[in-house]
Amino acid sequence: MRLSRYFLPVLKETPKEAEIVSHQLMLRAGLIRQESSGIYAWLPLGLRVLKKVNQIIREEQDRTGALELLMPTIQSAELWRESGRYEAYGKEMLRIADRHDREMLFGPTNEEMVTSIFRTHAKSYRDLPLNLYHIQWKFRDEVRPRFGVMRSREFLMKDAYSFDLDKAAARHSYNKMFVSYLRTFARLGLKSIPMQADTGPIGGDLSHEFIILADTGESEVFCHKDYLDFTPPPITTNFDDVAGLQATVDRWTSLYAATSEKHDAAAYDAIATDKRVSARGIEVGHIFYFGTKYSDPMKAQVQGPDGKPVTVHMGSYGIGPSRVVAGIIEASHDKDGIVWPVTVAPFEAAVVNLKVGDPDTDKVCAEMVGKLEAAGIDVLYDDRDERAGAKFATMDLIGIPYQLIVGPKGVKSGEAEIKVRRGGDRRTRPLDTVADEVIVLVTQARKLA
RNA sequence: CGGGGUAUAGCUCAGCCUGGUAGAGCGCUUGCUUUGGGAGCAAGAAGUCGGGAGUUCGAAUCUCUCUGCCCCGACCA
Repeated sequence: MRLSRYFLPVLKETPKEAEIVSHQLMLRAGLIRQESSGIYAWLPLGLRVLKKVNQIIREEQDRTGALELLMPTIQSAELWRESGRYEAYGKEMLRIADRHDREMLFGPTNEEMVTSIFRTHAKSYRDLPLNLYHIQWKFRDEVRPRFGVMRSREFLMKDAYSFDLDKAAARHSYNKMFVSYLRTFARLGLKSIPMQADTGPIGGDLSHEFIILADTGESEVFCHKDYLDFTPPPITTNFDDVAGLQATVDRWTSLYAATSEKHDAAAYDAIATDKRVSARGIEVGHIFYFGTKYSDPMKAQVQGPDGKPVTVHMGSYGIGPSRVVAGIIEASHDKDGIVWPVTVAPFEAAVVNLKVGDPDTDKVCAEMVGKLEAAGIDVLYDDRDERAGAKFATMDLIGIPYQLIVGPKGVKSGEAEIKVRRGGDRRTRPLDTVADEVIVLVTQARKLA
């Protein structure tokens, strides 16, 4: 992608409405634009990041056997009356009427709809277990949206819903998502810690919030320090291994970790002083087992092996990709801008032409871009007629992980420079191998996830 | 929903108190000079001063009202 032809409205100054660093940087780097309180447009660069986050989530969901579908944003009030939540949800639900004055709503979540889909089409215990998920825009009319896309009214959510014959099977479905989330957040470059959490109005008795530590987080959290050094489950994880998954979940819940709502001061005080972490955190995922809370009133049943109807056990599992983007920035930035993990970077590498119009430099840059693109790398080519300083500043602000800097002096001496965004390391390399080295760096960084 | 603030060019803001017909920096356009960490000089484009009503010879400025946005609190899978 040539930057001179791209739409990248970066800002030198920080817009005054932005309080936290992720919001400031998302505006400055041209990722988003506010359209209304708690409602944002995703600009081209921001959308690239959002799509990469979605893709990682999707791959890890699919790995567990979950199936993607897509439910609508607009739902009928009828469905919500069945579960009793139409009244219970309160003013946070955006209620609308269509031309026939039928009561509709912009979905804040999809338990009712997915349950309705399930009960219509799944009739036998042989259809279980089943996990259906989608990545769709939600709307919750928050009293006070803030912090950009961190707490917005319209936001993207991956929500998965599991259906099982009994509690034991549901527990395994829960564990699949638990382990999947650990892998997902690790691939997104985040250190997530599963914490005991309130189940809230959604109900149920088994629930974990996945928290990343950040000073600007909205939740107060307490946990054992060792969690920060835990290794995420490997790609070879067998999601059908019931005992194996349970062992992983047990390990990740063996030490103390809780949000303030579930905080047990006595248990926390039992931790060695130097192992206590009392911090603020951002909730990036939340998983629930809630049994028959919806399947019961909505009569989601299948026929069991004995021919008798069984009400299915359900769980729901959410990740907010739009919030995750902000969370990644909170966890990974410096004074110059965003430091994207390669896995979610809008472009994995950039070629920076320091003298656009100089035939030799232009030619070398074109070769570099061609080599990187041929290797399947997302490349941003800065071919703008700007000064070097402005180009460096832009690349750092938008956080491109690997920057291949080509200037006329280097071209003459047969060299170019590689700059690594994280840490700022720079190295000069011969022109004939420099692109290959960037390819290796990007490829390795992808694998680390 | 309570409390507080704010609204002037794309962005950050000054001007308002004490009414006299619109400003700066950055960004944008053009030209020249520059060219390895957000360059310099010159010329230029750009604003219904959030909307409405009122006071006044005259309103960005004073009054009333509505709206948007932000902050604190309560709220929040």
